[in-house]
Amino acid sequence: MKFPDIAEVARRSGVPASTLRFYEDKGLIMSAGRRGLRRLFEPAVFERLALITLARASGFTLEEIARMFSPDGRVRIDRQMLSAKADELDRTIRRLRAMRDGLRHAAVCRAPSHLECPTFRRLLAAAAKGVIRAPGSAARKRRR
Amino acid sequence: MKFPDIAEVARRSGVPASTLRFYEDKGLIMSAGRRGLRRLFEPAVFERLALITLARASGFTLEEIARMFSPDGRVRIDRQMLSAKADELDRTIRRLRAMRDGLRHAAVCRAPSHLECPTFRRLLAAAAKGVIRAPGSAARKRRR
DNA sequence: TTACGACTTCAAGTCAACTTGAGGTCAAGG
DNA sequence: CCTTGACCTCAAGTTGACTTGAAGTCGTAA
Repeated sequence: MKFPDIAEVARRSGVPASTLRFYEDKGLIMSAGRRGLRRLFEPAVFERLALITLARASGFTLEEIARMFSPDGRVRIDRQMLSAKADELDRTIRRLRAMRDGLRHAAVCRAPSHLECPTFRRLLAAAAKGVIRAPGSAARKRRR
Repeated sequence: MKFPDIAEVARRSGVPASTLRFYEDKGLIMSAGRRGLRRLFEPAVFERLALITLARASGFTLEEIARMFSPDGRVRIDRQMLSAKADELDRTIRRLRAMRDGLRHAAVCRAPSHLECPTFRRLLAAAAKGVIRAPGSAARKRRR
């Protein structure tokens, strides 16, 4: 399997063929050539896809991921960006912990209404203060 | 300000008026009545919005959030569901922590290329194995 | 050599969560 | 009383990340 075709890449990476075409279209991956109409990929595409998957799972947009690669196709990771993203994940984790604790508490709380429970109210206060933001919002560009 | 109008609620909650109408449409909040055409809200709507914001920030869909309220508008006491959600969040948190550590490491790693760094490669391997999922997917229902 | 099925392209559809726009209503200040 | 501007409704548009469908091409097994 020197040069896997799209089905092989899909099978081994778990990324659907339609997504692979989509990614190629977006410049995230490149096919090494064609046999007839059919794409052939370099084996290195698996690493590339793993990196894309990792980045996506870390909250990077495809746009941002595309900027992680130089035009020549090599990885060009900006340490500053990585740190920023790690910080963002930290904030997300804190958020999720708060929510988890809130749920956990709500599940056992005997207060007549959760809204009357001090623990729950503390969480809500944090949310109301805007400490807490929707996921992805920090990474998203302001439009307009 | 016994019964704030939509502008007041928007101002004090930080949630845009268009979103408040949208939420009402989706049954996530309810207006207490109208003055002419204009909605008036109970002050309790702020708490409700805080809860919605918190849940959204934790990766819950509006659909799921809607199910967190009983038809009467109170927080539902389905302890089983709450616990399940909490467990789900725990898994997500673990995932994000791993990711954050990986990013943190990559940001300071001296390896000539991240692809040559053992720590990074370990993460990539995990990503390739499908251990890692896109954000939100943990809380989201599988379609199809 | 022919049939088949796996690939191809390109446009359009989907989904969540909103936002925007057109056209309408109406309470309050001048 | 009349204007004004903030509110209203409802439909359609937006964004990101894909998926689906129709129509076409072509490598390979029989």
